Order: sequence, then C-alpha cells, then structure tokens
Amino acid sequence: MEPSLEKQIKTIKRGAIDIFPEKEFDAKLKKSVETQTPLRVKLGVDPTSPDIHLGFTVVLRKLRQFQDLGHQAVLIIGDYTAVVGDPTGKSSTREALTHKTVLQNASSYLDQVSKILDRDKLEVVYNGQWFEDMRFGEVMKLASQMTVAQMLERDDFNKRYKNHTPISLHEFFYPLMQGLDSVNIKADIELGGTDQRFNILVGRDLQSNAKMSQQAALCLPILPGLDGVQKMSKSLGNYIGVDDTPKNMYGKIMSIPDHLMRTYFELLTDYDMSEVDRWLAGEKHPKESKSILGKYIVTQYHSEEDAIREEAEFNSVFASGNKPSDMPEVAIVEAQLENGQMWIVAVLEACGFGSSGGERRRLIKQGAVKFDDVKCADDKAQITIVDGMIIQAGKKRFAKLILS
RNA sequence: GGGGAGAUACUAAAGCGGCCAAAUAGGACAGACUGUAAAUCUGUUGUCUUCGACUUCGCAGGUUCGAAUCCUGCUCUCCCCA
Repeated sequence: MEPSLEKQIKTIKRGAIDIFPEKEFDAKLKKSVETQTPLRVKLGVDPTSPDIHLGFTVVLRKLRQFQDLGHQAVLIIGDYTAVVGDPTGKSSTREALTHKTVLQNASSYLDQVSKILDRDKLEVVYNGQWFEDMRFGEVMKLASQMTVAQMLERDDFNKRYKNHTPISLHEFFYPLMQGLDSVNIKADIELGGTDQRFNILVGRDLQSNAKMSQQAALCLPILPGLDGVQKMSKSLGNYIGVDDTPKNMYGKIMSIPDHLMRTYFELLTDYDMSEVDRWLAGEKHPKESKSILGKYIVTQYHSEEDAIREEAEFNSVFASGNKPSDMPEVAIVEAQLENGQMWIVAVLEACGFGSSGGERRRLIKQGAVKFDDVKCADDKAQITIVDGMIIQAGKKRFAKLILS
C-alpha cells in the first residue's frame, strides 16, 4: 500500500540539503518499497526549553512526511543528552539543566510535537532508558570508539579550540551519546539539521562497530530567524513559537526580510515551489506572498479563521493606521492618581512598556509615546487619566487604560 | 607541578591613578522613508519619581584626597613546559 518509490523520493527530498550516503539512502528506500517494510526514521530532540519554534518544525515536518509515507517515526527524547548539552554550533559551554527540568519540558514538548506528527503512529523513546544505568566500564568502551583528533575535526570544537575558548571534556560525549541512540533503536535513517552532520556520522560509526547496518542521514537546512541572518533560536529572540498567538505569528512572518520568503515557503509549507518561484519573481507583490505565507502558518498551528482574521486586523492596523481591535487592558486604581493625573513614566510602567525607567524615558523622548493619538515627548509630563484611554508606545505596543 | 597571559556594559573590544557611566563597532530600541521588507539617514542605549543622586569594569580586602586603572588574597579561563 506504500506510495511509489518516485513519489516518496520527491516528497522526501524536498528541502533536503544533504543526504548521505545518497546511494545507501536510495537503496534503503527502494528495498523498503519492494519488501513493504517501513524504515525506522530517527529524530532526536533535547527538551532544553519548554517550547518549540518554527526552526525545529522543519525536521518535524519531514518526519511527518515519512509517517505519511508509511514509515516508522522514532522520536528520541534526549532526557540524558539534554543534561550534557549539545555543543553543536555553540561557542561556549552550555548551562547545565537538571534532569527534572528536562522531563518537565519533555511533556510540554510532546504536546506541541503532536501538532505536527501523527502521535498515534509515533514511537517515543527516552534515552535515559539506556544511559541511566550505564556502568563506568561501558562508558569507557563508548569513549574508546572515537579519537580526540576526530572530535577536534568538528568545526565548532575546532573553532573553540583555536580561539582558546574552553571545551569541557563532557561535551565530547554528546556525539557519542547521540550515536548510541541510533544503535539502540536500530535507526535506518536519521533526520537532523545540517549542523547534525557530525553527530549523525558518529552514529554510523557506532552502528558499524556494533556490527549492524548503518543509518543514512537526511539533513535539512537550518531555518534562519526573523532577522534573516542568524539561525532561529530562542536565545536570540528571533523565533516564532508554535504556541505563539495567531496575532504574533502572523505579525512576525510579515516582518521577515523578503529574501527569507523562499526558504520559509520551501521548508514550512507544502506549496509547489515552481508556483512560489513565479510569485516571487514578480507575479505577486512581495507583501501578498508574505501574507500567503503568514496565513498558511497560522492556519497550520491555529485555524483558518484565525488566519483570515489576523490578516484583516494586520491590514487595518498597519496599512490603514487603525487601532488594533483588541489590546491588553491595564487597570489603574483611582487612588494611584493625584488630581486625576499620573506621571507619564509611571503610566508606561503600569502598561508594562519598557523594562526600566531609563528605557521608558527614552521611548518618551524619542516621540514614540502617544495618548489617544496625541504625542507626548515630555518625560516629566503628568497625564490626565481618562477611562478607556489608549496608550501607544512605538508601532507595535498598545494598551487600553481602565480606570477603577 | 613550574612559568606566562587574561577576566571591562547584550556581544566584540579600547581604556592602565583624576577629563570614566567608561572610546569604537555590532546588536537592540525609537524617529523619518516604506510593504511592521530591504537599504538609507537621525537619535537613544547602567539604575533611580524627573533637578540631580546612586551603584557598575571577575570576587574580597588594601594603598590613595581620588582606582576600571596600583597592591594582596581568592575564583575562573587560555597558552607554554612537565
């Protein structure tokens, strides 16, 4: 009942930047179709933060495609690897997390992952299963399978070493642990970002040492963040979370640089790329293409109604300069006022705008602050508070005052 | 174990006794221009109820009228030798 080989290859290779060894990969797929045997497709996640963002959905979507083609998706929750901390792409050692935090994150992860994957067909494995009770002798045996030179070949380690930035010994274990995961679940294919190349290769070596068939790798590009330069990551603040509100999701998509659109379409949607390329070549106004992208993403994680509503809202607020239809309400107690007035900086603080007095003053002095559309650039001003007054700081921040 | 170098704000990096709340660049934020795009120009970027005051330059002490700058101890990192 599995789809034809050609169809599988087309679906699977979309967006894939690196498949290696490609011959082995094709052979595995071919054999799977011929023998009607699903492949075991591995994806490892480290629940280092409680929520996931679009960058990670790139690989999740790929895993889902494998599921839809009838293969067995295996999601490894790296409850132990997360404690070690993946040094990939890091320029310094990662903060250690407690195992407890990691487990808490993991459950929230699974909920979010279910928005993309078919949870019923998903095999979920915690790698603490085999790491928890490992004896020291076994650890040494694992460590002996890789040399220091091999580790230092890795680009990020290499850079850190050359820059004289510290590398802790335990960080060398990360790739080994990830590799051992592949051995234990007998992976045929491992998915990952291109930055996982090294780790996945270690898995191949360990599998080979364990006298089993080696996994093939399918690497996907790293999704750039909203700034269009650095990779999407929570710590850089350039991310869209799958749990973001429809408003934020749509708004964030609209703010990405144009050159990012093609990548986002390719990695985050199922639109036919030849069609997308025509749009981007000038068939559609860039803003329109971006809106299609935004709506697609909002629809995927929320609903079509949300998407349509946010588009209309967005156009109303930003294109026509209207106020948002709903904005956070801030309650002001009358007792806080003097003669019905309040110091401007205190008002902003009550609204939650800015993180310090200095920053709030800065906003005021730069003319970013408006009360019912009246700009006030005086940081000493006393504002007469009126019930229902709308306060704006910059283009994006709004609040409505409720006097009580 | 021995010797050497270093730790400055979000990041990189100057400063090496007063002119330092600390140059410069990036980032971030705001204004203009726009499509909440890019590019560009301009400004802001320690904290604080404003004047002005207060606390920062790895941590703890000390010298001095005065310290990011000098001294002592501690912590951490890198390099070289073993």
